[in-house]
Amino acid sequence: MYCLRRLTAPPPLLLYTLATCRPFTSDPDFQSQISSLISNHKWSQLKRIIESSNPTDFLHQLLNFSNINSDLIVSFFKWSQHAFKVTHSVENYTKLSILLANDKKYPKIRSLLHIFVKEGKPISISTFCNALLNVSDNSCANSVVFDMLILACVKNEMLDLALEGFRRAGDYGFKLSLVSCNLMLSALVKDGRIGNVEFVYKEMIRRRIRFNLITFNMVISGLCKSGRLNKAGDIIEDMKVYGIVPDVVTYNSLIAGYCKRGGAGKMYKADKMLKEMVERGIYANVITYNTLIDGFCKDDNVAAGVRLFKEMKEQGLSPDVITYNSLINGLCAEGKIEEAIGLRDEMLERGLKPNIVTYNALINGFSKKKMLKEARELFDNIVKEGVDVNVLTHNTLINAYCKASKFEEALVVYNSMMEKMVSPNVSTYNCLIGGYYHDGNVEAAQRLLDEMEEKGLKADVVTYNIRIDAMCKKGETRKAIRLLDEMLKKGLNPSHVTYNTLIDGYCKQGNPNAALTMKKRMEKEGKRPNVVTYNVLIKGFCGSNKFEEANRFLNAMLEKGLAPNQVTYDIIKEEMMEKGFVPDIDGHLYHDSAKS
DNA sequence: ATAGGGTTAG
Repeated sequence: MYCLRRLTAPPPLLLYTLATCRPFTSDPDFQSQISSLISNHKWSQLKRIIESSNPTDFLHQLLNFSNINSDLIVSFFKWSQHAFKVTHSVENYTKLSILLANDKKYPKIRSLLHIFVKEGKPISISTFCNALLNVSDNSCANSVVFDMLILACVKNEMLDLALEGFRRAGDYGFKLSLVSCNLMLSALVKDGRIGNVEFVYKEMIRRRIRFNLITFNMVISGLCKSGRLNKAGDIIEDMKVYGIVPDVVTYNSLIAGYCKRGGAGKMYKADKMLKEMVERGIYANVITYNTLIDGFCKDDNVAAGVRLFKEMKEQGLSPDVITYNSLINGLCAEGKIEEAIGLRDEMLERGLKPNIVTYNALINGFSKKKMLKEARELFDNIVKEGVDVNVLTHNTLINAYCKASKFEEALVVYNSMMEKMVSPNVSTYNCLIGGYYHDGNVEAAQRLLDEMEEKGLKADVVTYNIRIDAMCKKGETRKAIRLLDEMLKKGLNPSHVTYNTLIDGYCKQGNPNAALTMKKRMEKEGKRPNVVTYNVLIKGFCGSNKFEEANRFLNAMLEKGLAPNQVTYDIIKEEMMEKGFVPDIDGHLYHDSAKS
């Protein structure tokens, strides 16, 4: 075959091979010449030799050399890719991989397959496996190579491919390694693909693939992140069956799960987890405490957060920046800016450097207390200190100025972003647009909307919520509805706020029945009414003097297990009790006819 | 290879 080709188109190779009439690739002299060209990086000479043929064929020949160092083939491989922009065939990839596997050069296989997955043609698992089985019957080496292919898929975020490989490994007699499975689980968890996480986990158990504590922790963390705390509990039971003992990480995931989940008593359960782990002799660490402290602070219970903060210090644990940031955030949300500043000073004393998150929280804290001067001072100071202020920092300050209708100042901050090469995002515009609407400056708001679109920034749900709110406030509910339809058409998912704003709009217009229709639409589109929805409806019906109906909403809300909040109580106090409604012990109202 | 922190709309 080689002789034939030489007859039709004599390549420069002739120089090397004319003397002997054997096919050139099996000529040891030729092979050693090529080897030395590669090892001495004589690429230009090599290029001349290859140009008449093609690099993939040449690689194929190299792979058949009787006596060549696999490292040299890898060098050639990489160079040829670069020099010819060539995509090598699956066969060549598998052949080279097996060659490397036999030499136990595992990192090289890893990088080779990484390139294969990342830069090659779209691959299919079956093509790869068949090629692999064609070039080698060493089932051990095959399995290793296949495992590395799956790993490469995971690392290149080709999770569907990795999953297909996972599913079909058995068909080809391959076994995946524990590390690959764990890494796949990790990637699936990170992507929030919890269904796949559960599938892989079940299959690992069924197929008796090896698993370890990390496997379980990963699955538990995934389940907790998606709010499936009960299922996470089932996994803990599985662990017992397999004699694997939970550790801090397991418990930290569970605690984080409870903290993030809504509903009453969630922090009680999170705290119970802490007690349970201590009872089992597992020591809580900084992350455990940070998670709980943050959870309590977000649950409007900074006091509990501070208690845990003291407790962790007593345990000899050193709070870190995250601990302080959580507390500072919590305090700022409560308006306790002085205490927040006190904590900032404490961190400095302890040699902890506040970071951008700390500063954003403090600037936000000042803003909430309308201490704009202090907010600005802090901002200017950290800029002077060289802290990398980010979009969020700017947005926080811009928002503060907008809420105070100080648009000139807001624009100064906005313009200073450009100088610092910080790009405004949708939120930046949302703050400004919301501010202008609030101020009644519809033209300025519209101008910014246009500017935003010009910059290629797409309006998000919040942008629409702001616009819908503005329309409702102007009494133009019809336009507001048109915006709702527009966002649905754009594929944006209206939020609770969207519907609540519209319901509020109808109520304020004195049209509570339209509000009720909107509530139904909200439910039809898959959003469950929340406390705000009910607050708005209760207030709306009260406003139309329909107190019995308002009371029915209150009862409906309680029946659904939604806890009333301060706003609810204020409405009851200010609107309903005057009309003769009296609360009973469960919070239900009944009509006291004696009073009315 | 697994666990924790920030804004804007109600």
